[in-house]
Amino acid sequence: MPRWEPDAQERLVQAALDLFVEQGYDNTTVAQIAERARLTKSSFFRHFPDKREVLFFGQDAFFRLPADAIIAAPSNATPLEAVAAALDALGTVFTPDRHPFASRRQAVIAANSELQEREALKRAGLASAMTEALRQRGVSEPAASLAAELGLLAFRTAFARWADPANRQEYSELARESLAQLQAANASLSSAPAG
Amino acid sequence: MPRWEPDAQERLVQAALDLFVEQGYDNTTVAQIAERARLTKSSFFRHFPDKREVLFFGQDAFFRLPADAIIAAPSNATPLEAVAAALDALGTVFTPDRHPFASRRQAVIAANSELQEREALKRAGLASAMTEALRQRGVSEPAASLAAELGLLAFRTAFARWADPANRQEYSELARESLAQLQAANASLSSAPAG
DNA sequence: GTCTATACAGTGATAGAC
DNA sequence: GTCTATCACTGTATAGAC
Repeated sequence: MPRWEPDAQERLVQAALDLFVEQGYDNTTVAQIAERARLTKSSFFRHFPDKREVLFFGQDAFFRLPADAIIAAPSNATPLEAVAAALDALGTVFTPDRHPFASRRQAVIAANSELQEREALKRAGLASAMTEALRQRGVSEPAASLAAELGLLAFRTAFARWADPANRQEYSELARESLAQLQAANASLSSAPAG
Repeated sequence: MPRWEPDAQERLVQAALDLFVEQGYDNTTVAQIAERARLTKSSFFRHFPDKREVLFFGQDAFFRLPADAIIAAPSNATPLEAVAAALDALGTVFTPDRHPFASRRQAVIAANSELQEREALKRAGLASAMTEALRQRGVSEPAASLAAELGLLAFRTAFARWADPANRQEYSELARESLAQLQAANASLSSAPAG
């Protein structure tokens, strides 16, 4: 018999999300989260550097997938094709079984600006990583940054649609759609407003 | 003779920036900032909602200029022409006399992730405002978001170059350059990597 | 209407014991 | 890995002074 219950991190994440949904992020203290996970405040901070980070558990890891996919793309792929591969790489993360968790999580983030700040920084990191990966393929600036930002915008759109509680479409499908729509829109940017 | 020294906010901003440069953001307490500005901690929080915000004083106000410029652009302007007007509108803010302040401020932000989070959120707000302004012109999604993100990327590039300590070029010139370079790069995104 | 004094809850750091 | 304990600091709230 183990000295402690296993999966302390997962318990903390679950307890935190439940409490944030029930009472709001601000009204929930770290002590409450720890208590519900049958731990103490100190243990919480051993697993997460701060209170916000409990909602971004594992994200740094899977936000490396897109950059890796860009580097792994065929050498004759265009920048946009590499970015398409990057978006596709996240399909392994946003699986249907993760949907309930993701949609509750997004609702909590949408209600709190501290959390939106953290999310904005994580996304900036994702864009940087994709830019750097494109640079490694020989794409020069500012094309690399532009392609990465375009990919990020497609990802944000696709993820927002996927995480919507009413959504039933798969992430990969939504990602392909978003990117295709952005490419089409890109052509119209130098035309008249109504066109 | 006034009962209190005038310009409490400006004194706090100056004191804060000086201390952040001298000792770092984390090592500086609100009490120290207030003391150097000949005020108290309470007064600091009367002027700024939190410690971070002292470095973003006035930004919400002048980040509304680009959106206003988009709305005010000639009705036959293309989305990209409206975005060009938006970038131009910030020329009234980034004047040469503000350069020393801006460059020290950027150095402080670059050294602290809390501050980068706040900056990322402010930029997201700028992008949202520009998107909304483009929508009002009749630009539909996702073209509006795309044009706004393109404008934001041009702005980030131009501002980073302008705020560089060694820079001597004017902001408006840098902004025009950045946007033109992005437009050129945009054409190459569907070509082979080396092209 | 701006400033000050004080008290307080909560975060996050740190050190030591099991 | 977890626990207790303590601590500096942020940020809020309140009440009063000029």
